[in-house]
Amino acid sequence: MMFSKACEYGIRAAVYVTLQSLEGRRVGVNEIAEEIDSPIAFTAKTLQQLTKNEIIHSVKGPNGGFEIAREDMDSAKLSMIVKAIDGDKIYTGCGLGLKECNAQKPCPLHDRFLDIRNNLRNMLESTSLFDLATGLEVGLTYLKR
Amino acid sequence: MMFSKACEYGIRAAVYVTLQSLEGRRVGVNEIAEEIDSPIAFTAKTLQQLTKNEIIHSVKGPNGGFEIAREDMDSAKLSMIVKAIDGDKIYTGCGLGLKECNAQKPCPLHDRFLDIRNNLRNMLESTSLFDLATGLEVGLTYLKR
DNA sequence: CTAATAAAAGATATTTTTATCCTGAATTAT
DNA sequence: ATAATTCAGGATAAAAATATCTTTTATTAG
Repeated sequence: MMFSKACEYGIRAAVYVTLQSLEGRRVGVNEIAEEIDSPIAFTAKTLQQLTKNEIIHSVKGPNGGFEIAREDMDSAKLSMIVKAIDGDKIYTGCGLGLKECNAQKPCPLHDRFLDIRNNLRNMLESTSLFDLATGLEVGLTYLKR
Repeated sequence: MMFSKACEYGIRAAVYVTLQSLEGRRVGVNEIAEEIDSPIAFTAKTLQQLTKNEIIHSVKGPNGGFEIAREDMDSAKLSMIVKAIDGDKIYTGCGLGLKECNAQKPCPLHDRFLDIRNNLRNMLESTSLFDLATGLEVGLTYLKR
């Protein structure tokens, strides 16, 4: 609706990793894909993106998997995940697809979009993985279906 | 960024048609595509969608083209164009891609998205083609580049 | 009525996104 | 050391979105 599939999977996967890290568990791609109801191999790719961008951490070998340190759960904002996977077009791009659209040379929707875009950016920049995981933890929110 | 390419072209095309209709001119696909800097044939398809949905009107034959009646310029809201081309997933779809995401069974972002989505919907439902064309008319906004 | 014009519609091609599969590299337990 | 496990990376496939080309239909001017 707003993010690519890859990004949707990325956010859901990261939130699940966070939830499990809170319990001290490291989780593998198979479990993640199962728990967020996503295609395994494709989800693995997006998890790679997240580790490359140092948003989550991965460990190879037996008992390996993905995890995130408690102190990183607060600093890891949604905006970082979105930027890592979808780039920053959601912030900088024109709503009507103009190459350059700015205050000097705005598209007809430019001003009306400013508001909405800022709203969105504020939300993404202020919401952390920890914030999202806690809702899940107490059974208020869901990552599947 | 938010809409499909088809929808971006659709909005820009509709605004240009409105602008020209205000001058009493009917316009053809070639001129439209030229003026909004979009691929001709693809733009023609989206214009078809708009006429099928009775948002703009088309006339075949010599001196034919696209137009919109003055009285329809106010009632034609952006939301109608978006719905005609991209469907209503932008209103109803879950930000994280869950099949069913609602107050009863929300995704972790559900509440935070409500605000943004309503903002967007309000904007789309309250902005008319006339509103957008007037900015263009006085040279405040642009449809190209 | 005929020829010319312009949108509608259908067929096809290209590009991007999404998805899968297979091999390689790192790590760990035995 | 060896085998098993798990992520990383590359190659490939399928689906969807974007784009183009051709034919058909409607309309109008002459």
